[in-house]
Amino acid sequence: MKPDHFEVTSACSAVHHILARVGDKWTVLVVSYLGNRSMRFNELKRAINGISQKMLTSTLRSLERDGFVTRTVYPTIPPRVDYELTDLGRDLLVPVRGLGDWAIKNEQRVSEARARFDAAHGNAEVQPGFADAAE
Amino acid sequence: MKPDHFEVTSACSAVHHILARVGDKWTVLVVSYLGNRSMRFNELKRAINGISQKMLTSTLRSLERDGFVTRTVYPTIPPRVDYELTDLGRDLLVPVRGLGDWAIKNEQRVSEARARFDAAHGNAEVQPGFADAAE
DNA sequence: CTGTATCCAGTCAGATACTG
DNA sequence: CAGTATCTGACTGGATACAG
Repeated sequence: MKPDHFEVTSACSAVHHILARVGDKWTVLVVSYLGNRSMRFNELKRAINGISQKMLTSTLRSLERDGFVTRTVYPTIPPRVDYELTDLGRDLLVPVRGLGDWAIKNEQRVSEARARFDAAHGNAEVQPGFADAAE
Repeated sequence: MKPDHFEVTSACSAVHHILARVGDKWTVLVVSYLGNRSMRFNELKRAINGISQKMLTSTLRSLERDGFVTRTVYPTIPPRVDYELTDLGRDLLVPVRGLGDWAIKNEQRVSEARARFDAAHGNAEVQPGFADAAE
């Protein structure tokens, strides 16, 4: 993690850390799947069709380091590793889902705002993945 | 944002969009300052000591595009531009603060988990104070 | 199966210079 | 004052190869 160039309070950096983790490309997806039940590495990888091994590993490691998931290794042949949300991880899911619900409820308002902005600025270019709800 | 390799619902992409915006390095800081009152460009820049002009501009533009802030230009000499949160922006502040409160409340638990993880993995570059009492 | 190591292309953020 | 343009180093994420 990069050091901040400016003075930050510990509350501020705590907030920023959580926000950055949650805003991460794969974190929420991983945590959401794990919110239902514990899963194995490749099971997770197949579920999140599109994540690379590297990214899944590093996402899982970060989550483990911050105490959001546990990693349980069964030294069998072939090896088996289970990932599961901790209490802290399940706890985190609450405010994250709050934000998620907000996003779903306000999706329309945001895409309308974007359509308005783009029209006003003559930019007809559409960002993939989020412009389909515009109307 | 890149096109998704996997099937996504529009709800999923809406959530991801909001999460990515909020997880952005400067967004929350800017929105927080604007949560108190409207501010001018350089005022904001001085307040967030460390942000570059470029990043402030692009953060503000994204926020404006998504309908979270308004940009008001007074064609005076010297020019003056006020930024202010919209209703949508103030609305967004609610779940974001929920997550922020969570981060502050659970800061200790997260840093304890990190200390534990780093200790277990031989990375001794952690802050002294509350060492692991477990085991 | 579950990773680690390496390489590489694309993107991001900061510094700097310039404009209205 | 409030930006825009450009260059560049740093970081990110993906693909591939390899190891326990």
